Amino acid sequence: MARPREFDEACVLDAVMETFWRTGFEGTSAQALVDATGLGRGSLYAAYASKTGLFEQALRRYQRRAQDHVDQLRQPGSPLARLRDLMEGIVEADCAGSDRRGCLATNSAIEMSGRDPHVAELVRDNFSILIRGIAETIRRGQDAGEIRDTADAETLALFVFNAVQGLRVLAKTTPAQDRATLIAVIDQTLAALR
Amino acid sequence: MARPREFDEACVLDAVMETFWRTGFEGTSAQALVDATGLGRGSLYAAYASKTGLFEQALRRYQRRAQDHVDQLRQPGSPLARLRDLMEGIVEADCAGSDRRGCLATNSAIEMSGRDPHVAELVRDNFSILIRGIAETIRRGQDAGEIRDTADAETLALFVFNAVQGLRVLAKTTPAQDRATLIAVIDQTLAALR
DNA sequence: CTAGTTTTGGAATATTCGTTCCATAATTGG
DNA sequence: CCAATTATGGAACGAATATTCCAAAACTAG
Repeated sequence: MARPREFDEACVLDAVMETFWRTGFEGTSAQALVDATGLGRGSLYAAYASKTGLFEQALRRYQRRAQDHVDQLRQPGSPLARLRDLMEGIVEADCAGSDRRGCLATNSAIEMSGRDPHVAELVRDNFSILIRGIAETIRRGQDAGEIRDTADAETLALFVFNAVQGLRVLAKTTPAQDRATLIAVIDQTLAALR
Repeated sequence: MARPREFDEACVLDAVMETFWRTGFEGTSAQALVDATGLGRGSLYAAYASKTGLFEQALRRYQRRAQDHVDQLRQPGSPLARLRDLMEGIVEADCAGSDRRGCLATNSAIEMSGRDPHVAELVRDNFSILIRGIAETIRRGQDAGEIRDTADAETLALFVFNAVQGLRVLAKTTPAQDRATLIAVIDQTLAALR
């Protein structure tokens, strides 16, 4: 190796991720990525080959966020309460925040999965992390007698995860003042686990 | 009026809608719209002003589809069975079909609602149509004693609609052979209404 | 039939797109 | 300290972008 990279790869990927997250794949230009990272075009392409490569790396990096959610689920306390925290946190972030950027994996599922199988796989991986985390939490709830065991944990987990994805869609169009209606959806979803 | 339009507005808007539906707003070029409609650039811009104008008209036209779903819900028979038909039809179309284009309103909610308030409103309108249809169906189910009345129909309708939106997201990444897992989600959702 | 108006469709515009290239700078192993 | 090697960042590329323009065609009202 003759010369080391000047930039911090983690920082650069975070900036890239942030940009794709905010404006999507098609909505993000190479120029926008140059601006966001502060790197020259040449450096960016030497390191990541193409816009698609950049996107895939960013999506990989996003799995951290899914893992963060799982960690949150593992915190001590009632499993049902942990699930509620997760869902309310999502509504709060997607709906109250002025960002409205939602979830990068969800956005990518909608924008890209149909056309790019590679992206579809990365999204599936991302989804799987949270689904497994939810299943684990539900199993704990079943053991504690807090959640019914008339269906297995995996089935219930997918049911909850499905509701989470629904919330990510609805939060995009629900005015902040109507947040309460989404909380009602959370109530119904969690009640269905009892 | 000196000269009438040569093209059928409905046909043109259908072609435009189809294109935006398949490739999204940012992913669709003016050229693609020219190709899809067969019109000249000038005619297209004279009639619809801009790509955004075209998109909004297409999204308006899409409300027909929502209305079609409501009509389907109103067909005779058990309200729960009608809801199941709706949801299974969606899974079938989004997942089994090689299209994978999903729902234009859902796609637009994800891609555009955060940045374009006008689009957000059109999406909300679109959503409202189906939500009201579901609420009406649930009310029928409650009257027939088939659906619990421990929550009002509007709340339950949003819960069901939320699940539908979740399915639209999941169907994008679920391989056709795993369709059964989505049917299980439908089962859980409908069971929660009893 | 004609004058007036609108549509038509393709040429033309300036801008932006993703990507490649390259001279320069920086670093390291020998 | 001297090659050899790699990173840097901005210039340059052709293709594609959204939009505008306009001469010719087509229709209608009188």
